[in-house]
Order: sequence, then C-alpha cells, then structure tokens
Amino acid sequence: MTILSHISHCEDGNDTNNCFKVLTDEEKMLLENNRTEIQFTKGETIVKQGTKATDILYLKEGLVKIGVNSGDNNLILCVKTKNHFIGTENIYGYDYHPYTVTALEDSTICFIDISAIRQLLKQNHTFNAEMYKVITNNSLITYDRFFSLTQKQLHGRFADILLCLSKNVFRAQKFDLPLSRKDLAALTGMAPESVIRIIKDFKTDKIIATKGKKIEILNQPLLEKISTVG
Amino acid sequence: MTILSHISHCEDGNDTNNCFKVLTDEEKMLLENNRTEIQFTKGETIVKQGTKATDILYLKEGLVKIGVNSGDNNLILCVKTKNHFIGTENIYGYDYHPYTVTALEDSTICFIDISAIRQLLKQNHTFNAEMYKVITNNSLITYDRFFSLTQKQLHGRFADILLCLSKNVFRAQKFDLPLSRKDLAALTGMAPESVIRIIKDFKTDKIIATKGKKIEILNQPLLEKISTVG
DNA sequence: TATTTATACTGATATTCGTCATTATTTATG
DNA sequence: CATAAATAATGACGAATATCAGTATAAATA
Repeated sequence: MTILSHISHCEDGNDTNNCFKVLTDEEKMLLENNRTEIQFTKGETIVKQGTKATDILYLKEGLVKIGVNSGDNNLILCVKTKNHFIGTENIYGYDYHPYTVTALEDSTICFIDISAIRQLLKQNHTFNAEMYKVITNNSLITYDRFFSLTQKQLHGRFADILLCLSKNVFRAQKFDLPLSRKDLAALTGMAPESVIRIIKDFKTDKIIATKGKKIEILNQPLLEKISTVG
Repeated sequence: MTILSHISHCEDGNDTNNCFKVLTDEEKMLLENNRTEIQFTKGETIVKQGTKATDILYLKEGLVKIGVNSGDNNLILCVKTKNHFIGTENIYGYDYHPYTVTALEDSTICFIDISAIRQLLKQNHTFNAEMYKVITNNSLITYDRFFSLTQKQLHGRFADILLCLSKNVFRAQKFDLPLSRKDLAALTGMAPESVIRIIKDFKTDKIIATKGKKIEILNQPLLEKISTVG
C-alpha cells in the first residue's frame, strides 16, 4: 500500500510517541505550567492557516484534519489521531500556521507554549531526538500521500485512504466514518461525486459495506491490491 | 504563486543555511573528520531509495533531483540546489533512504556521518535550531508542491515549476534547463507529451522562448497569474 | 413536527489529460 | 563520420474524471 516500507499512509492512533516518557519530573512540570488544555467540538476550527503561531499543539483526545486551502481548492494533508503533535513546523523557522486544523470528532487539544518546547529540546537531548522522530515520520507520511495522490488514479487513492483509516486510525475492519464525502474528496484529491461513485463500485464488488456512517472492509486483500496497482 | 506566504515552490540556491556558521572551530573539525566529499557526474545516482542510510548528505556544489519511484510511477519530490542538506529524515527515526537522489548537473556531495550530526545537535543547540529550520522549510516546500500537483491543472503546475526554476534555482529569466521532458513530467505529475504541449502553448502565447536547452521567461506576470488561477 | 438546509446520490455531458503510433531531432557510440 | 540510441515533437484517439443539473435523503432548526 505504500512506497515506503514500514510507513503507513497516515498516523497511528495507538502507538503513542515517546516524547513525554523521556522527561524528568521537573521537565514535566515545566510543560504542565506552560500548556492550556482546550476542548473542541466536532467541526470547530482549532487553528487557522496564516495566523500567527504561539503554541505547538498536542492532540490529547479526538481526531482532527490538517487542511490547506486557497480559493476554491481544498486539500486535506492528513488526519491526525490522539497522542500526536501538530504544528511542529512552528518550533523554529516559521511563525505562522501553515495549515488549518479542524476537529473531526470532539477533541482535546493541549496548546504548549513554543518557548517551553524549545527549552525542553535544548536541555533534554532524548526529548529532542524523539521530536525529530515525530517530524521525520510526518515527512515520510507526507511523501507517501504525495505519491498516492499524484501517481495513482481514483480507485487506488481511495483504497489507500480506506486502508489507512482501517489499519491506523480506527484499527478495525468496521468503523464510524467521521468524514463527509466532501472531506474524503479533499483527502484523496478528487471530486465528491467521484468519491460517491467509487464507494458504489467498491460496494458492488463486495469490497466494502456501508450502513449510515458505518463502513466495513470486507475484502482487505483486494483493497491492498487496488492500492498497489494504483 | 504559492499558498504559503514567503515559501517558494523549491529550494533557493543562493540563500545558504546558517548551520555551519554557528559551529565552533572545534565542532567544525569534528565535522571535517567525519565527512567524505565525493564528486558525481550528471546523471549519476547519489543514493538509492530503500538502501540503508549511514550519512546525511550536503550538496556543496551542483544540482540534484529527489525522486520517489515504485513500478512505472515516477515522482520528483523536489530539486535541490547547492548548500542544502539532503536526507535529514535519517537523522533520527528512520534508517533507510526514503528517496533516490540523482545528479542533474555535476555535483559535489559531502557525506556526513550521522553520529557526528547527532553529536553536534546534542552539544550545540543553535546548530540544532538551524537544523529544525532546514527541516521545517523542507516540509513547507513539500506541502506547497503537494497542493500544486493535486489542486492545479497542467498549465498551473507547469507555471509553478518554471517560476521556481527561474526565481529560486537559477535566479535568472534565462537559463539552461538541466531537466529532460521526462524529468519535467515527473516533477509536475504529468505525461511527457503534456509537458511538450504546454511548452508549445506557452511559446505561442509568448510567455516563454526556448532555444536548445535554453529557456527564457518572457512574461512573468502572466505566468504568475496562470499559477494562481491553476 | 414542519420546514429549511446540508449532505448524499444519480445520470448525462464536457473536458482534461494520458496513451499510442509516427516522425524529427538530438545525443551517444562504434 | 556513420550509425544507433535516446530524446523531443506531433496528431489522432480514448479513457479517466470533473462539472452540471437534478433528485433523494438526512440533519439541523424553528
């Protein structure tokens, strides 16, 4: 399903990163004193592209989409699950949010002051190394999606997203889809009508089954094949 | 031309990074003792996707392409100019080259031992911060290209690449194009025939002029407009 | 619960773009 | 220098996919 071995198409909701584990109690307190925890309800905008970044985000609970928009064009770079950092681009070098983050489910976000993050990166090299891993993983996921969306056609792209949602985001064959058809379109770089048609195709071929917002993967091997064939 | 203010579509060949400037003499020696400088001629593969990474690359002189391939599909993620790091994904977290690096012009590459880089990141936080900037910039460029290739159609995509080559890579209205039509196709996510047709279109509209490998931008404002309109 | 509004779906049509086959031109090689 | 090989260019065609217009369904709101 992917060009990069080991690297999946999107974030993994259960494999938490090790960033916090490597901190001393004192360092944890520093973090604690420099963060604000805020609840967002489904649909709410968490940060908006172009605004000044003063914090690094940590998704404690929930699910969000990372989107880039310009005019009518809409692109969802990726979907982030709980226990992931968001906005690591703003740690050093760029002071504005490069994308819009929106809650797909009710979510709990920690806003961590950038200066606190910098302090920790400076004083705890293991934390620093873990942060590199987080950022590197982001890059690899982006390359993989870049490849998928530019080199595969509709069915392959949609197979990629379905596999990612099933394997990494929900870790189940059957799950509630929190994304609208329009979201799925922005995530796969196609028109919403195309999304609908592909879902229909996959249903007639017994690859998936849907009922309301529920979606179930019936034939994963075939989906994998569609993904690789493109 | 881009969704992210300040951020251009590709690397800038003249704005060198500050990574080395912030090192002490002793640290520079550490680097000196842990690097190997190798010459590559045009067309040579510098590192190959999937192979084990033991070094971080620094392009001292020349021009390279960063490509991802799988089967027949070919994608050029970006073009890197001199004075840029390559393979920062391998600093921590991932031990294999995620892409193939190929020389577009005769190039001089420094292979820097990863452990030396890690040592410097650990002991010199300013160097560390500069490395974050390098990596962040890479991410932003990738997002921008991601957007271009998935949201714009052929003419818009090709305008983006032309503007990038002119403004950032060669810093001239007129330059020798070191990329084949096939390369340009892989860079813009289209068929080589489409590249040829668009070049023809741009020539009939007096937007560009070509002569052999030389290419000249005649109407940059219009090119910018084509880029934004998509 | 009725009414509006947003989302999902469908079919017909148009367009963009890739593929294929062929020829010209450049570059590499004996 | 001649020949082969790679690259570039062109036109005809077809496939993939977007757009549009319309309907059905679900969700939000009065």
